Amino acid sequence: MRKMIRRPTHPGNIIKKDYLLPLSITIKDMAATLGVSRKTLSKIINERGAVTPHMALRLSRAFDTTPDFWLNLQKNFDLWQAKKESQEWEKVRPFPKNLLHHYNSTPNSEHIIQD
Amino acid sequence: MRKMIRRPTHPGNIIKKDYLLPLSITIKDMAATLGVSRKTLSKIINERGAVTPHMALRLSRAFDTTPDFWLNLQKNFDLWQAKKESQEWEKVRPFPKNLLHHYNSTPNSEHIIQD
DNA sequence: TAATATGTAACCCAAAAGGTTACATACGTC
DNA sequence: GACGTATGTAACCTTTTGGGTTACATATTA
Repeated sequence: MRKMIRRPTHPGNIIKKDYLLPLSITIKDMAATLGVSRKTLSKIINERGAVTPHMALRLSRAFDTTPDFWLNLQKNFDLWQAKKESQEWEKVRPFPKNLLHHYNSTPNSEHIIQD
Repeated sequence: MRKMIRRPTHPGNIIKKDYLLPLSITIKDMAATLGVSRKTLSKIINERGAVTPHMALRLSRAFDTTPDFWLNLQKNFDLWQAKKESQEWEKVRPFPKNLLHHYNSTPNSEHIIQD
């Protein structure tokens, strides 16, 4: 598993950098387009709110992306946050590996964009 | 984007099928190992609760997996749920595609396991 | 039979999403 | 300078949800 050293990019950052600014539209107008309140979008853009599944569906539609794109960004951010918040989970005693069927890691534990 | 026709596998299902049963341990004992209450684990296994980032970290440690493995399962499930709950997001009017920088879809919008 | 495991409900607390309203600030244009 | 708009943010409300404890009825097992 790839370590997350740096703070993952917050979805709000992408919205701002890659959509809001290039499109030269206001938060107010984008919120209206997305069908959410100005507050909801503002919170996300200012990284004080999370992209929920419902929000991801709206973003995917507006910006012709996948909902997973947004949810993955949020997931990586949340995971990084959780690790930072508490290390209690490190006290969990692993089951003996020889008793476990072995799943390998899934891709995109980081922000991956295919081209 | 790959359509999710069928209900995605709930993480609780994996815990039960691939860990609880093969290891022949009780929910009570597994909860103790994970350092959470019996109720918390029971809810997840009975698909009435979600795997949170903190829980994913515990599971990853106990079962030698990645937290992302669990969070991806949960994400796919949540997204499927959100789509089922409401189709309001389909009313969002897409921005004209010629104005948009184009991100392509991220991998594992479904439950993917590398071997 | 006795002990344990389990699902579940009740109850408590805390967090968080999302909405509305309101306000001070900043940045325009006229 | 004056007015309108955009924005961050706070306050307030509702609903949902995670997680813990306690309790209880029903399996399940030793």
